[in-house]
Amino acid sequence: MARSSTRRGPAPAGPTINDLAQHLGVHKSTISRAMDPARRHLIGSELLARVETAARELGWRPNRAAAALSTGRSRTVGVLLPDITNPVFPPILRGIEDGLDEEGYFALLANTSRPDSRPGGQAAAQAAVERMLAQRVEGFIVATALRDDAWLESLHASGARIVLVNRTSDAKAGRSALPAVTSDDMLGMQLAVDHLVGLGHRRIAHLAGPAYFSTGQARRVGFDRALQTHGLQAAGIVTCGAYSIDAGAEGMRELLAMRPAARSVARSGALTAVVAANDLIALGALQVLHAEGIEVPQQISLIGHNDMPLLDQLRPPLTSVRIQHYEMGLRAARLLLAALQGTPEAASTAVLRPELMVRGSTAAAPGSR
Amino acid sequence: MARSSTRRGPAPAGPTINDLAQHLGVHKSTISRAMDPARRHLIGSELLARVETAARELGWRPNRAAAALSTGRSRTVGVLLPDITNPVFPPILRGIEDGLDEEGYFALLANTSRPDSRPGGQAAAQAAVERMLAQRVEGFIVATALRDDAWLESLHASGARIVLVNRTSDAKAGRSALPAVTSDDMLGMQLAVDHLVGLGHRRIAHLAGPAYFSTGQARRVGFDRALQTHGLQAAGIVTCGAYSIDAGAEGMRELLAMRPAARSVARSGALTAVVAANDLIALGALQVLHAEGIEVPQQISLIGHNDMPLLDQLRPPLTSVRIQHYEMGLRAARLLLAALQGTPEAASTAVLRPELMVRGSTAAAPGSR
DNA sequence: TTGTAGGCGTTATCAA
DNA sequence: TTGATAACGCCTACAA
Repeated sequence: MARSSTRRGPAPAGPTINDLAQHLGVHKSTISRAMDPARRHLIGSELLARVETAARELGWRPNRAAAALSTGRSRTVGVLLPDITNPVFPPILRGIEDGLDEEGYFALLANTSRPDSRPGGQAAAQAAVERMLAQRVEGFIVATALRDDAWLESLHASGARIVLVNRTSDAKAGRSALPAVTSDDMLGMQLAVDHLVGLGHRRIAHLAGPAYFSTGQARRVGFDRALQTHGLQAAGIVTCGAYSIDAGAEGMRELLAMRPAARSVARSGALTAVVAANDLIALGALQVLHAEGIEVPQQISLIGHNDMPLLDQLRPPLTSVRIQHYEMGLRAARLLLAALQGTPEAASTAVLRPELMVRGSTAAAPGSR
Repeated sequence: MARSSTRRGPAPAGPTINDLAQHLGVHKSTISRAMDPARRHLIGSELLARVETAARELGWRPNRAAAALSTGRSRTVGVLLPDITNPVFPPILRGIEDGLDEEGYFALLANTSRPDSRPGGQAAAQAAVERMLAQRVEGFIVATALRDDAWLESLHASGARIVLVNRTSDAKAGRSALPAVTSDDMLGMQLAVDHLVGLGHRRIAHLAGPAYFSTGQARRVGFDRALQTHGLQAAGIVTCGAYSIDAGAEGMRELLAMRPAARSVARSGALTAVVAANDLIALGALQVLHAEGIEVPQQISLIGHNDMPLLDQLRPPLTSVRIQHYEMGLRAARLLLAALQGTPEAASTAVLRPELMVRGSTAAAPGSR
């Protein structure tokens, strides 16, 4: 008799707070209080115990959907990724979820890059955000930001809570950039260049990532600055069209065309090292170098960025700048949750330290000792 | 004046259905109907147009949390993965989300394997399911099933809709197994063995996965049966303790100890090929073979399973059984959604065909031509 | 320390 | 074709 007779949903929903209240002969608001850690102390300890055992016995589970309607808080945030299939994102996502989990939040996920990459790529993201908003997510964690992302700005302007991960947007005139958790890309490039220079390299080129990503831009600038600290100049910079093996291969071909490689140690002016903006680009470069019969690291040293899985299984194992992906996701989640709790202006930005994983793809420059 | 004065939630929620109704001078039920494709036809076409433009102008978004409370349907399903960081799962998850997206559903995700793998591994899964149930998910897609999973059975028995992916549970006495979408592991092993036998191999060993996973079991059985079709017997089977590089390395060492490898083509009885239950195990085996100075594929051919990313970048590139991970996820999502729509007993199980990706880690058996 | 009343935004049922 | 009314299950004032 506990259940109202007019249930509609198809789901076999369990007992409600009313059932519990009746069962115990108390009012439902008492139950509600008993379940709220913040107000539990108002309840008589004996009653509290009864409520808890009864809840367990009846198998009552507070209905969050109902609570969400009442409080306006869904305990849910939206997460925008380009594509979880890209090895960079799983650890980020894992970090995000672990962070959200700490406060009992869930993520609603959307992969915004369609496999067929049909025109209007942002359209998928917008549709996803629309649906997430309908589900009343409390905020967004965004890994798809462009440096100049008008749509994201307007989403933010409309009052949405947003934290960016991995990629940032540029600060605009009179307005600071969105809160973000990123890796120190400048430092990453400095580590890479320091390592190469230490090995005697002086003619170092860069395969850059797309300039509309903050990572592409920052790593490129970081590369230049790092060279300057050693009094060197770039031996060539090619901007790849994407963070992909194919784009990396194409970039490497271009680089070789403008700057013949160090086939002989005697050949002055030839390239002896390449720093790629990302591991996939590095892999593409590696393929081309193989195909050209140029040996890595004997003739050319190669460094990637991200330290994605299995890099250490390659031959040669790829030296790469390791980024704290998991940590980035974790911090982003905590940052967003803090903002949602109303924590005023808790540091709205975090920059994590990368680390160079030295492996077999880098060695002393040919001709140096 | 449209907004009620006693808003509570912190989220800047937009206008409600009431605001829209007032604005248009109609009753909210009319709005509700107008937004429901199934009952839209009841609305005058002129009014319908007015509703749509007004909704757009006011920026009204139906509140799904409220709808969920009213209908009992959250348009949300729970997804249980061991760890999104394991390269097998991203494409599965992507498939799941694309499938859910087709019907406007979202996934709530949980990674159930704690990184510190503290005791009570299932505990994380149970806690996650508990929270998902509180969020009123309509069903579950589970990639963490054990062959004998009492907890999962009881979850199912309690009325939860469940579809398994990748891993299945065993059918029990008098009860059929849970709905599932898997790969044809038997066939996968047949493809692998056929390939090796065709290359002249006759002494083939298996590095099996854990027996409590359906994949470990099925691949092992499939390996044996495939050998039988060629009148052969296993040249050795070692069960690895996990699907990991380390476990694979250990398994390979064990295998070599009991069955010295084909260091010389003359040595009769020596191993000439190994089929691993999974790519990570194969990678572990590869490391040990390298360390032992045994050449792949010249002395021993090696086959993995799953065809995870970057396998083709290794030296040698690893031959592997490719599984339709994305498709598995997609089908699992559709299966679950169909069940939720009440489609009676739409085929509750799907088995997808794997494909052998032949690469450089397999070659003619030493001594054969 | 506990109860009462009203509302959160939507959908469903019944009337009109 | 549209309107009125009553849930859905929980939370929050306020009263007792």
